[in-house]
Amino acid sequence: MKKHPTIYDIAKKADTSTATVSRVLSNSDYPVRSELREKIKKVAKEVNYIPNMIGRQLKTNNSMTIGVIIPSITNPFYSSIVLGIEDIARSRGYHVFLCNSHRSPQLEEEYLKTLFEKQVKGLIVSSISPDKNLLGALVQKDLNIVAFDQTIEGLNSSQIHFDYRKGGYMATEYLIKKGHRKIALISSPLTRPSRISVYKGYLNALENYNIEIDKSLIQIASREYEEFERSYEFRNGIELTRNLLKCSELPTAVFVCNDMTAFGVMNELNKQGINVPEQISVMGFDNIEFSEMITPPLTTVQQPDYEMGKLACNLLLDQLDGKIVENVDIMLQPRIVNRSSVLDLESSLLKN
Amino acid sequence: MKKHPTIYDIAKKADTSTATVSRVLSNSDYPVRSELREKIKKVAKEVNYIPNMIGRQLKTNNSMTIGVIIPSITNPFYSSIVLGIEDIARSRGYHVFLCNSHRSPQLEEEYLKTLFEKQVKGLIVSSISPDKNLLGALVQKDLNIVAFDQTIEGLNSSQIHFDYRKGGYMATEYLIKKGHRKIALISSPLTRPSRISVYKGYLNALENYNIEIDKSLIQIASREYEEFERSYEFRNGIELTRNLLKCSELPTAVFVCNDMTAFGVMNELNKQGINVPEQISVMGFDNIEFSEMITPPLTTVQQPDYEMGKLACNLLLDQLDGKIVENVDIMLQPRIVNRSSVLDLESSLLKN
DNA sequence: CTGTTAGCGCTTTCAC
DNA sequence: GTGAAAGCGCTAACAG
Repeated sequence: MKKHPTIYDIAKKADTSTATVSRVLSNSDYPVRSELREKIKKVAKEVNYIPNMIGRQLKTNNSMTIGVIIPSITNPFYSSIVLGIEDIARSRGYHVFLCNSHRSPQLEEEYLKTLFEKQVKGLIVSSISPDKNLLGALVQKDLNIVAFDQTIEGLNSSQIHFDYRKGGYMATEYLIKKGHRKIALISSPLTRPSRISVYKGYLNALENYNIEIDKSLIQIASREYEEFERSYEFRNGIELTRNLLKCSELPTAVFVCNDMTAFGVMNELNKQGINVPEQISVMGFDNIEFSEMITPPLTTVQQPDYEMGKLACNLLLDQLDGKIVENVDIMLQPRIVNRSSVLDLESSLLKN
Repeated sequence: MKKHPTIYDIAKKADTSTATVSRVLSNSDYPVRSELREKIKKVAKEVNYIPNMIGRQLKTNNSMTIGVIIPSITNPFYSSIVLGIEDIARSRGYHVFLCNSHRSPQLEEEYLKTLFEKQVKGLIVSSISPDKNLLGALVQKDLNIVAFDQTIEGLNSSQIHFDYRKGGYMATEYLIKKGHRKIALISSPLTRPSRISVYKGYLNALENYNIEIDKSLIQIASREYEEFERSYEFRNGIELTRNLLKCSELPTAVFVCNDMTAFGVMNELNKQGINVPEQISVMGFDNIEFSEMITPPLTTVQQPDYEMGKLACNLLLDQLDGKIVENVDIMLQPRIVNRSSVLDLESSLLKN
């Protein structure tokens, strides 16, 4: 395994100094006689020179790499976000370290530490850790952070919020306007701000339209994710639907806290011979890519995942590049995606 | 923005040399008096020392990071693989650069170059580029490569193969054994070895069971992915199904080259009022996570994505760590996942 | 056991 | 315009 040529080798061959070689090969705008410039380029090509960025990095203290920490890339919501992040990073000359925390605070902490050791200057994080101390300490050091999904109060960082409450409200209101009054809620445990907000939105809408809240229609999972657990949400949807169907009075619609769980709901309804949307309507939340692929296509609330990733990354890199100095907080807005899993009770009554 | 403490600072404070500090802080097994060792550790903690891996890297020429190049993380098949890769990498002290090539040879090439510049010593690649020169050149240099999914003939690297032909054969045979004779094929264009193999498996099975090949039942997309295109496969499934249904004689079963496309097929069948599996059975390929979530759950051929990622990464790191010297080729085996999208014609005939 | 020292490959003063 | 030289933070001979 031969050593790779360095600027020193090139300097020797081109009869010049490493300084000059560096100047032309690193695209510096420093003046170099064009003749010499060409000669250096020629030699570099001849020896098949590939710059060693580690050298530059050590000198300039600028790694041109960022880190992304998410629960699991296997979740399509996060994979879209990561795609958005990576597309922007690449186009701006950065690389990204992908880190799956598996919802483990220990893993998250380990990543935080090792990424920092590797001189990552920026981080985009959906944090799961309840302990913000480490994150805070790193921010003090030299690290720019953009938080999304699970935003972090009191952290000195930019944040991309999503109006979960409004999303929950809009979804519920949508069902109400379609003539539904008995609207169930199926949700993952209320252990995170985002979920609590969606829940609040649901309650707010019911109140606002003077619909009495029926607790038997509210099914909230008691068991949280196990770390490393897969397809938890789908199974959650199945389980909670079973519970819901035990109620004496069935709802005409159910609002589900996310699309994956909604898949479980629809799956179980189907298994029990209940037609969606004819007998029970289903409303999702997230609008992951698969929502339009299932039967019937899922009516849901759009969370702009890919765009969110792009936004987060542009924000971070603007900070790293010094284009932005202050932190910014952005609140993204929900939007209803109208498909076929919700029945319009009003118009269907007219028909019958 | 204060400069971070270095081993030099620690050496000064602990009244010793950088060499000794390095020895204890980098967990070298070099003997250091335990008293001094403790003192150094204490000082390090006091000043909140975080090692700068770039320094180490430049010296040791070992970056402890690998690169992964895939078409798009948004495809659940790849996201499972990446999860497997990353889980292993982390557990063995490595980080991973995630690169989405969007099926663009230019992007792939750009990544190859920049990853190498960043001193990545290992790469796991699902290559799209028809030009293996660059990849080959890098292998000559100092780079270990593990190829999967799209394996690369004549490249000096380890490869993880999957027996696509056998998978195609097994799927078709499965349908035949369930009593199907008119078995359609819906496939993405035959522009890659993997797809051609699946196609061959289909043909082989039909031949083997003396079933005449009916060209009108074979629907192969003519249009290839556009770079950056999303949900191409789903739409492909819809389109090809429409074509298929124009045939005079309908098949009793259709074998689809991958699950995503199968979702499109089922979607369109449903739209046209054709029941799956009662009227037409559907057989997928890949077994992505969502296959079990749709209605009816998809019978399909399992490609062990997550395990494949783990395997690929362990292989690569074994090479990097010098545990393996020669290249290895591994052939993974398909397995049928029995769910509900295929009708057993034999037993259903008995019933009627 | 411990410290001195020479770099790893690169950029960047500073002097010419 | 160009080059000599220092040094980014770390490790690893080597000498003691």
